[in-house]
Amino acid sequence: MSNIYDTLNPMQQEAVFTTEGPVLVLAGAGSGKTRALTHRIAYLIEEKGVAPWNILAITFTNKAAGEMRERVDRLVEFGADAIWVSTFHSMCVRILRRDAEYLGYDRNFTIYDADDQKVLMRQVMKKLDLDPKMYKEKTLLGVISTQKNELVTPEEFYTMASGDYRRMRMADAYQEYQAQLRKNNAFDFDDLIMKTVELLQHNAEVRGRYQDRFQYIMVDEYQDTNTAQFRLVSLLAGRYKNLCVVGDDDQSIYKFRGANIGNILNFEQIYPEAKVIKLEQNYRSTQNILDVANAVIANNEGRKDKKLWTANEKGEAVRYAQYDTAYDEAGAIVRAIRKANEDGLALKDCAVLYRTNAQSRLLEEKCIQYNIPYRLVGGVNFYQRKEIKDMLAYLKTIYSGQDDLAVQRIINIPKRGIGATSISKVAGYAADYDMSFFEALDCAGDVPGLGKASQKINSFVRLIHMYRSKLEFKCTVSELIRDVLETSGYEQELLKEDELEAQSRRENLEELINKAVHYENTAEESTLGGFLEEVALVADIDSMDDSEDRLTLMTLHGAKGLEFAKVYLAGLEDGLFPGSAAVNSEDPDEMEEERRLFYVGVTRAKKELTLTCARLRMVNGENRYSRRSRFLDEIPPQMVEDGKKRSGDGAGYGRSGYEGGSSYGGGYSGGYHSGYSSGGYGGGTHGRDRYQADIFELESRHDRGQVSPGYKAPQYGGFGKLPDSGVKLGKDFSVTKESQLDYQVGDRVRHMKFGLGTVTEIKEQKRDFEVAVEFDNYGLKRMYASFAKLKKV
DNA sequence: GGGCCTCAAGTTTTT
DNA sequence: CTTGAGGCCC
Repeated sequence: MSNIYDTLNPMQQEAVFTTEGPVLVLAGAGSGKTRALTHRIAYLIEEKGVAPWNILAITFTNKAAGEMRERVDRLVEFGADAIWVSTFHSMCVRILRRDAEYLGYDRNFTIYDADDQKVLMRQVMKKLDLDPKMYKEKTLLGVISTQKNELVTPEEFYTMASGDYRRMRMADAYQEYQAQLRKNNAFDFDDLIMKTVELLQHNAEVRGRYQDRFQYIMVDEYQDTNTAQFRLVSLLAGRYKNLCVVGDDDQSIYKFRGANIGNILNFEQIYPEAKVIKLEQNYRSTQNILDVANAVIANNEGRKDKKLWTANEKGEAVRYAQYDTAYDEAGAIVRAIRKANEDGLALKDCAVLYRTNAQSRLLEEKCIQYNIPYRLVGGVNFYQRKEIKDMLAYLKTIYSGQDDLAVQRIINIPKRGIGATSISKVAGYAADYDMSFFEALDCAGDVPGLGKASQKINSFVRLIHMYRSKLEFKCTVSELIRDVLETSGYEQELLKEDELEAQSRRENLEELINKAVHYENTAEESTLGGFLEEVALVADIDSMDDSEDRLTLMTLHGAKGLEFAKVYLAGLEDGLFPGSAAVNSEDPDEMEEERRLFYVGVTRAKKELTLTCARLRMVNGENRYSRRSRFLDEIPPQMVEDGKKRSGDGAGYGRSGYEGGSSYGGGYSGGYHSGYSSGGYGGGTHGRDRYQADIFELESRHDRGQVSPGYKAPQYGGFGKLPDSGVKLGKDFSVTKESQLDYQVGDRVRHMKFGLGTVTEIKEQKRDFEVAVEFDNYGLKRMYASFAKLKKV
């Protein structure tokens, strides 16, 4: 009876059997590294008698973690669920949930996502009086993130910035930002790692506990780790040193978000006793495809020497085609895929990969035109959608009310007549008395100057309390969501919006409920807190549904780790791929990273690979001519077949009249756009095509990433074409112009915010009085009487 | 408070 | 060309 390890090749076996001490597995694309990793875990448990709870396997995405757990489950007899298979972030959350008190944080902290960070940063900038023209919040957040990835504290950042005024101000922002996070009992994603490192570094007891627990540690995609993650892993492995890292330096493509390729390149320097194992046999692609990959990546200087080989057949030739316009390119690609599909290849086995998300547009248009169902990966994350964030803010508020940002987000959603002024009053009061925003709301009666708003605030607080008590009566998370939707007035408010928009939002909320139900069915103990946590760490891509047969469109970054029988790399033009930043950069590393990205793209293909580019492309609204990508020139000419010389494949189509006149015959100056909108492509189906294009146009704003052309056709009652009559259902907004003002020029008046002032001018306009007031402390202001609510003194 | 318009900006992205 | 954010207006 053979055992499960017999199916592995000798190098894979070595990776599996070398269990003690540091191990570096250099795993080329498609070399079966996940297989090696899962078998290694099985081997540790079954053959070496290691307790499952002494094993830790770390990945970057939930998807990878889930897949690995599933595969381990199948290999290991029992106890597999005691293995920690987790992402860096969820592992840190688990540690912090238990031990955050040592850092002075409460254990039920919340996690801030990119949106929360932005809101917080805006507050920080206001407080520090940072000119938004000089310092953009995006830049500041970027700088802070970089520091955290490098484990630089605000104090250290000050020291490093010494003298440089701009850097000092950034340090101010970093420090204040941290103070605010701390106050809100929140961590951002980078904090999760950095604070865990801090915890382990400063607390020997805690460190010892985890070091003892994790006797065998494995890290996947090691080339993507940043400095903080590297330190975290070193700390955890500090006692037993049984650390096995798996990665491919040639697939390091995340430098821009902090990944430090040095972690993998210098592993042997850091652990001199490390065993290095190379997995170079590729099981995925044909030899022809690998030849191209090897030829290009060989041009990189900073890499470990290795060369992929395969026992697979030579396969089809790799093809190349240059088109006149990006429009032609997209059309030819989609038609070729349609042809392949007609010949029996499933759409889900095809992918078009590109460098930037903007390139997806043209491809989408063509897919719609040719009725090819597609799946667009990338774009707006499900959990970043407004309605989802709103609902989650409700849940967070019901859960703990400690998260000021969440409470402030929903206090006036749906509209409750609690405006910015009231909010800032309450926030000021909360700051004065050192309480959370929600606590301050709870005693709104004591907050000075709230007036009528305090009534409204009270009913909001009561609403939240009501949900809380329902939760105690064993109402599930999904029931709670439904309840909030129906009783908070959120659903009704949705109905007032544009029909399509409302529908899309409701679908997304239904999807959230589905996720809640799924959570209830899978979690051991389902709690609101648990659900929020799961959701906070889940990215959209994890829920990518690959059951439907659709063509995949995505960026090269998104494609890492995936494989398709037939792959198109589109837009291979200098300035686009490699991007202009890399072309113009002094730093040669940038070009190397682009080249690695190219390598990643090429190695996604199993059977067929086509490389395409266009002479003319619309970029940022202007036509741009480009020469073909330098990476194409790095491929020996005999390795590719120029598609233009053949007829019958991708490039040939363009000439055979399929395009219907707009692209080839008529030159390109604007021809394709007008060609598209005037429906000039012959055939009897274009009416339908245009109809779908309209749906796409309208839906795409809210539904990027989930577009489903040709799949659900919503009742098309001519919506988008109706002139907006201005009759917004139920909405009656009119300025109530007072017939007369109780003050006149020269009078002293009081304003809610600006205090005392003197009226200098009153102008009567169509619907309102415009009043100018010279305030004692704020200078001259002009305002409308109906909003200013000025009181004569 | 909120709709509408102008203007600037515009790789890659997970958690 | 497209999108988002801020300014303006009623």
